[in-house]
Amino acid sequence: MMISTRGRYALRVMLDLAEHCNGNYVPMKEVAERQDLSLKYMERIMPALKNGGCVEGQHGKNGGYRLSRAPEDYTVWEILTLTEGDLSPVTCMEHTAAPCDKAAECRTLPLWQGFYAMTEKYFESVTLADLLGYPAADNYVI
Amino acid sequence: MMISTRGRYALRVMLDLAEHCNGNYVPMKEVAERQDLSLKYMERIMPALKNGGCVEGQHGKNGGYRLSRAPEDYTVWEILTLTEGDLSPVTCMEHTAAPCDKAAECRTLPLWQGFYAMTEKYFESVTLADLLGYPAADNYVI
DNA sequence: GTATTATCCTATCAAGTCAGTAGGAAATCG
DNA sequence: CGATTTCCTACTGACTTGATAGGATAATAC
Repeated sequence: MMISTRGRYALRVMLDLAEHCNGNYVPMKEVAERQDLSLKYMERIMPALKNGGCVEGQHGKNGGYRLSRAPEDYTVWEILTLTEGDLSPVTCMEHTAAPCDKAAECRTLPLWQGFYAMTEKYFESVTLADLLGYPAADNYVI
Repeated sequence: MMISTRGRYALRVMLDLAEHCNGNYVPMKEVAERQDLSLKYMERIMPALKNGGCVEGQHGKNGGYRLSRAPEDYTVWEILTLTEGDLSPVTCMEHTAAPCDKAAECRTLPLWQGFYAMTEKYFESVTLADLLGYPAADNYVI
């Protein structure tokens, strides 16, 4: 497993916000209820999306979150990397990993690098708007 | 992270066996030393490759493991799925997962299914022989 | 200005996974 | 037999996951 609930829930919240964007802020309480997610858990995930510039948060009454752009201007890649942190297929390629001194002669590293590049390309090619267009969404299946 | 050390080490052992196949069995002690891997840990991984038909094991003196086919007849996909068990990007798609009753209307499921299909295609397209051919191995980078 | 509503922040926790160790049983060869 | 090597089960410490708890902070309604 590569994508944890953090990334998957974030995607669902973004989809929910996209569907219920009447210009106003949408409180997470509503989203959590509609999506059947833990409010407390979502509250811990949202700051990543906010700091990443995906949503705007507003305190207090009539507050909540709203998208800062149009749905077609978000890629799945952006949302997943913000919430998951790293989509590397192997630990030795993670951002926090110490540089491997065998990298130059590693026979498998290009395999993982190629996979990572393909992953990025795939998730970059799908936008929030594409996901909203489901079930007519076969366009993003290779 | 998606591919743990199990899958990565298995790949390295398979490469080592391919390079040192003189027809005889190669003891894991030698492989572990060459590859700088824990012998005990490798002993726990090898049965999966043996039961999957990737290698033949032989007890006792002059025993060890050897490939049962030519390197070009192994795909990376085969080796990884045998040792990792499941390469699903999300838990809800794992073999052991309970069927999701929201699958029919899930907006993100096709996204994960497409990713899984792409993953399979990618790793199916690379053989052990391809990896041995490194560094002239740019052919499997998309 | 006070009550209400939300986001935001930190700490904690149970369950599970990962990477590896330990100790030995079983098989095979010389 | 004795050395070697696979094979099997149990265990362990560190880390990650998926939350929950309790409250601080900010904004609005009245």
